[in-house]
Amino acid sequence: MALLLELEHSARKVSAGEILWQENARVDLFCVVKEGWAYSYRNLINGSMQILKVYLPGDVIGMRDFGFTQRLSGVAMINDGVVCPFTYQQLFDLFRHSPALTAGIIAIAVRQQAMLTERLVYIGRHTAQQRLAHFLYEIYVRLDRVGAVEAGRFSLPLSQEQLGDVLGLSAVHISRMFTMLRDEGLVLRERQQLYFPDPGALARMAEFNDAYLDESLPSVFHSLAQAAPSNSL
Amino acid sequence: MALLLELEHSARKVSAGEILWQENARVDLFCVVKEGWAYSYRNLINGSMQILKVYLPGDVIGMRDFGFTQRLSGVAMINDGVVCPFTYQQLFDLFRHSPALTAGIIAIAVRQQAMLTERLVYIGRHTAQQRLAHFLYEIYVRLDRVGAVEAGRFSLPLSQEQLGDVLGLSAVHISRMFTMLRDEGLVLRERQQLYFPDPGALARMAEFNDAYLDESLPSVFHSLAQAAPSNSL
DNA sequence: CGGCTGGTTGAGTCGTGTCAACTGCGGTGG
DNA sequence: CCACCGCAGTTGACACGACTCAACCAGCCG
Repeated sequence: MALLLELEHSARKVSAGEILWQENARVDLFCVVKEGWAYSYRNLINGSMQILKVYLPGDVIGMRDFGFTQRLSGVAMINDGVVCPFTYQQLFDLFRHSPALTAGIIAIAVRQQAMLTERLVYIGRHTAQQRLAHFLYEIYVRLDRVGAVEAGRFSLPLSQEQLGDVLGLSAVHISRMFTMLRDEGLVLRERQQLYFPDPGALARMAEFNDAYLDESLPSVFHSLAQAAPSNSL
Repeated sequence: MALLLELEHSARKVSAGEILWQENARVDLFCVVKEGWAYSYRNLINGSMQILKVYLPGDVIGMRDFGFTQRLSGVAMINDGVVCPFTYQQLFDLFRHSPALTAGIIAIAVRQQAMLTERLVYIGRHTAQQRLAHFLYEIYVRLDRVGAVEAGRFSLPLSQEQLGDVLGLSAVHISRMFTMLRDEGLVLRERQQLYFPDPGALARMAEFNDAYLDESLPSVFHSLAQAAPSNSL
């Protein structure tokens, strides 16, 4: 609880396009996104970029660099927002005081990585249309969880260039895939607002399996939480 | 120490092709690979497979499923070997007794994920030749660490079909890329033995950056290890 | 009003996949 | 010991998906 309160204190406003940290920077802190979207990225020698992960409100940024001395990827804001940084030391304190929360933190980090792993699968083995559909559907599910989907509509502040960098495709091809998805009646779009007329059909087309987004914890975690006197997640 | 000794007790022989667990199986244990190679994989609807990670002796298998109730990927042995399973409960005991080892375990899991993330980058943005070169070079570095490279030569027990499943390419194209690499004098191969005449050139061609394989821990970890009376990693 | 950024569309190229035939090797059984 | 089978790898022909380049369009902001 103390940690959560501390977090609120350190809240910081950030603006669209702002770089939270660069590749190769020293690793000293992590962030919780409170408002706005962010993404982590890698710049390549040939000038192209690979976006690794898109962070929505509630996500923790930087866990991927835990235990490294250098950042393996940069992080930038997509739109204006608020982040709450916290330090290594705070995390270590947590480890010392609550095995239950430790397990919870790890579970969160693992879940984030599961999304990356899933993308590896569909980037490696699916068509461009499926990749885009899969990514859109994932965002839809994640937004729905934090209550950011209203009547099936949600907003996607990513440019098609950025979508291409997420999915390993060219911006031009993203545009083409959007028109295909529209022609097939799977994805409607006006400005940054998206709407899926038939979410089920979209999920099937993308071969979407939501197991990797499952948020329930195995029963062992609950007994652990009871063993130590602290809040479960 | 007690945990490490327990591990030795549970050592189990496994044979080539043996499935350690299937996708969707219940998550109950993890494994340390003592001998042999293993890989984790996902089977797709269209019949193809994506290999997620190749495990070498010393690697921990299954951390990616930590906190999930179902396995997100299956794991199979590539050749004969020995694995040492351990349970959730043993891991929790560790969390309770040593914050330092907890941080170390997380660091190990994060490093494994870093390899997956790196592959996402080069599968998304590199050519087939670079992908193969990058993967081979990574294996080379990892094998070198555990002393499995002799005079620059090492063995690669993966079939070209499996290499294709790792890199999101067809087996036929893997074969072509091998001949290209040979013609360019970058990779020599006879049976399962590989040799790089000019490792530096290969690394440059693959745009290989070894930051993600860095094994050193930031200084904060060492002070943590001293704070609690237990072995550092 | 003009420039800039993001998106759309078309034409042509190139990388990778697919299918198929063929080779070489290792293991197995007669 | 040899004949056979089967699997892994190689090579070629062809198809197709995605990229590049370029022109064009639509908002948005100065």
